[in-house]
Amino acid sequence: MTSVPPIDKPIPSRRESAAQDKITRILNAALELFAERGFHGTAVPEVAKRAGVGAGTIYRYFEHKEDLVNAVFRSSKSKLKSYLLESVNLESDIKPLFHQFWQNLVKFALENPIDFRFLELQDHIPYLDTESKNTELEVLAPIWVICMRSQRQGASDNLSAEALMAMIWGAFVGLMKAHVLGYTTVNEDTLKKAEEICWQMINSQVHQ
Amino acid sequence: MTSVPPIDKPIPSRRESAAQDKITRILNAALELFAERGFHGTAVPEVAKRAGVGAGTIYRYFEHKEDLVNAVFRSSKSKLKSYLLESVNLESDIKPLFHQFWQNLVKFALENPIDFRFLELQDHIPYLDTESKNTELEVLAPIWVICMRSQRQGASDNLSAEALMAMIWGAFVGLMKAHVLGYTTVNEDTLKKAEEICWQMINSQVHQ
DNA sequence: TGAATAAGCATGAACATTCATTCTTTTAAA
DNA sequence: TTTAAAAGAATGAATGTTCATGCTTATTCA
Repeated sequence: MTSVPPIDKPIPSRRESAAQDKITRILNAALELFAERGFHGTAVPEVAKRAGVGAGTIYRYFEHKEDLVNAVFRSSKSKLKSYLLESVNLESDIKPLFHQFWQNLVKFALENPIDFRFLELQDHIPYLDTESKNTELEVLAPIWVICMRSQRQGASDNLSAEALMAMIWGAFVGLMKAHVLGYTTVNEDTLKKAEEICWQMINSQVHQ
Repeated sequence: MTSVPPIDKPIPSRRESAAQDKITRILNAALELFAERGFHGTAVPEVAKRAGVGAGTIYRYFEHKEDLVNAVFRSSKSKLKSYLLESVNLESDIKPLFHQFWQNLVKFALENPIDFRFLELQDHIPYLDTESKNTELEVLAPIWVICMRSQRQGASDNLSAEALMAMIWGAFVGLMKAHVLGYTTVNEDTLKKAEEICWQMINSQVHQ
């Protein structure tokens, strides 16, 4: 009795899985260093060293340093996206929708602090390619929907949905940053109160 | 009738004022480039070129590139400090105190967008020296006092003053960032509504 | 007062180092 | 045995920093 070979899932050869492993290690090393020192502050051979590969190996998988940072960016961004879309039903009422969004965001930031820090780095923008930039909007869909609906429900002279969204996102980022810098300690309790405050920001638009 | 020569204010020689002018031009050029491309992304000869001086001239006034960025940092930070302390009386009630703080912050960000951007870039930067890092706290005194007092007036299980402060600061930064990136337009009206929202963040601590 | 000299500053080409990228050699899978 | 991948030394461009030179300002002295 012989097993049927799978059609669309060829067993990866030893070589292929080793290559996949190398790519993963390179991306992880690059993420750590870019998050810590920024793009220009990170040398490619350093990435290689931390990944445990030769410098030349990086160039087998990534054409330039910019390719590498874009790959890291897309990886982190899609990780964020999958967290933020988890268990989200855009048809729900905005209160539970916001609660779910907040939980997802907190989970992402706590489980992936390095990705979070990397994504919040300012000096990205110039070297990101079009594809990387385009992912921005999909990621924020849940919070955008929330702000949009809160704005429509309220008075006509409300703050724009985009501005409200930016403030909520900024407040969360500010909180995490303060935590990282040691200005305050962020624990479960802090995050619950912060959620309440951010929810009030949204809710104040509905009931002025 | 001869004018009395001032004692403690010697008239700067032509040389001295030329030197002062050069330092100013170097600091301005460095600020612009660092704000735009970050520390590692900026070449010293570029700074010299934009300042209209020779590359070597920079090294007459600043020992290293790191000295330069620290000087720029201190300059921007002290500018921010003077804005934030303007017309502030720490004994006032927190509502007018917050209003004054917000106005000062808005004024600074609008009149000095490049300084604002630069200061937000330099987050947890390994190349800032101790003196640069220490200025942080004095600058935030007004908003810290506000958050501290709102926290004391309210219930005992409030969000910490530091966390609240971080969220308000973050919300403002998020708003300005969204403006710069073109996600939304920030005008006088937006800022007024944003102020109201941030005030509610504080006020919610007092009246839960 | 004004020419002559000294002192110090600014310059930018040159130097040394760092770093992205290439390439030859070595290693290992097929 | 063939072929492809990995390694890391080599390469060349970029960049922080220095330094010999020319120039400007200040001072001296006729």
